Amino acid sequence: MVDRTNKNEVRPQPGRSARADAAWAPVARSSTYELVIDAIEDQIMTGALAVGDLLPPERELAARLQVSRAGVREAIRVLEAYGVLRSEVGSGRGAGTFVSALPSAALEQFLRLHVALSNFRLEEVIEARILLERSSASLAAERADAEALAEIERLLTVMDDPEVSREDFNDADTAFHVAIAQAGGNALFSDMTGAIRNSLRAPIMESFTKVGDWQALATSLRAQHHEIFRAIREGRAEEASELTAAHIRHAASALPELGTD
Amino acid sequence: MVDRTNKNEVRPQPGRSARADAAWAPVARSSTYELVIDAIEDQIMTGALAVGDLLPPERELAARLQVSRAGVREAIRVLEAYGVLRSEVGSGRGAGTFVSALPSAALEQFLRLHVALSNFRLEEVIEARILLERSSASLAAERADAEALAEIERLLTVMDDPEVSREDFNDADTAFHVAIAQAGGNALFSDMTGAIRNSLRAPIMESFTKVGDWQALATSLRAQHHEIFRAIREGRAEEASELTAAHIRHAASALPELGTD
DNA sequence: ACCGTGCTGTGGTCTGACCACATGATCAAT
DNA sequence: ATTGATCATGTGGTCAGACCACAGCACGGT
Repeated sequence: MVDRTNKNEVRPQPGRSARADAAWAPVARSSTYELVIDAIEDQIMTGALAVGDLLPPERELAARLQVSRAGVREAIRVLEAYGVLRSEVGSGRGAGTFVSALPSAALEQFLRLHVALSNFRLEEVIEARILLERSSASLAAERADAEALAEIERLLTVMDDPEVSREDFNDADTAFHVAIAQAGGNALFSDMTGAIRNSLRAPIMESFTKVGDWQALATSLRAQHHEIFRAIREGRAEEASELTAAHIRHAASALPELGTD
Repeated sequence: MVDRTNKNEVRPQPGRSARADAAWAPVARSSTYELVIDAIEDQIMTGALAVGDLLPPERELAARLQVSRAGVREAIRVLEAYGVLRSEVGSGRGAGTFVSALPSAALEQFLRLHVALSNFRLEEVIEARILLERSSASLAAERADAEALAEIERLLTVMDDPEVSREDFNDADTAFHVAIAQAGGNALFSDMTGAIRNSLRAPIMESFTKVGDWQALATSLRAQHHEIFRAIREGRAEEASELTAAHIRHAASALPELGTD
């Protein structure tokens, strides 16, 4: 794994001339909680811990690793944030800290924060979305089975309801695109797709409320969705890809002030 | 077949009234550290906190939010894991907890863990890499400036050294692809590219050591790199894209047992 | 003007305690 | 024997308070 060599007294001697060798080696990271993370990560890397497995109780882990329970808890919190662990209180069966698999929630939070901090520009995120969904649509056209198609079609009918609220429409829209990505069979793509959509949910909804002719926009989006679905169902991969890209660009340009306030 | 039950997937049923989906929100988040995260996140969302800004001391934050210092620390740890905060000890200038911008390290750790847990298959990650780098190469061909081209070329010369170690070669290789992504101008792409490469660094290096005819492999990789560079420098976007895709597929297929042990 | 030395404020760590909760065993009543 | 209520237990969740290590800075002596 990361070298992350142990804490022990590597500190540079002041009189010593700085040798040019490992000049930019990230030196040793040493904090307690990182050691605990490494310990847990090692168990995961070696396969000793897999999804669903139960970790020892916090108190026992602390005792075994010779650190305080606070340190253990900070490490667990970090891995929880990555969607790798999950903690439940109580006793018996469902209680304890488990290895889990919720990458999309972690990705979503991550993206939301960094977009808010302007570490990623909105256009970059949308560009990534187009890339991902083009590919997903193409894959879905090649691989989608009947069940996946049925789910996608179900979401179409939700959006087709003339009475549907803008919020419900948006949520079904997100689910529609995620379902296509899932039908494509690449979990990383579908998780990223969902994370991108959800991380932008707030600004999108805000922008939705400002759309003047909502019915006209919804109508065009519906038509595009149906076209995409048809292309996927009929296995026209290249066309599904193109339609998706055009659809996302259309939607993005139709939404005023998306993050430009 | 990972379970991946998305607890957020409580979609509103069709026919359900719009108001009823207010229950859609996963209730209140109650744990203290999540409240602290929300508090900090709010400051970020409203723009009150931007990259570089200093947070109040942990003790003060704890007092203001009426929670224990441990709760504050757990929240900081989580945001640190996302690459959003950074803590420094000491006093005066450089000390304290700052808003930071280190998304790539967070992405890397995230991917490494989830690949190890088989939440993402290796082929999926490589598929994503091809997607990203195709696009990056294409963008770089259109946008790269002289400085970026010089950096890319410098990395080529590092790899061209016949005496270069496999490890140095691999690191320069990673830097080469990241530099192309940066030249393309999309920070999300370049961060993802670096994260994918680095998260796979250990298995790649292990696989490298097993390559029989290393010189032959290195020679072919060098030739492909030079071709890609030439296409980028001469602005042939489509060709750069194709060459990159072929290059990654070639490299992946040449490495034995990549993660299949 | 210089330098060292201690003061101060920061995050880092640990201890020990108590709370809230879900389970499962125990035990009483039927 | 079945059922139901009760309590003991073990888990994570939270807190308070203490001490440490570290880096800057003000103060003082030279």
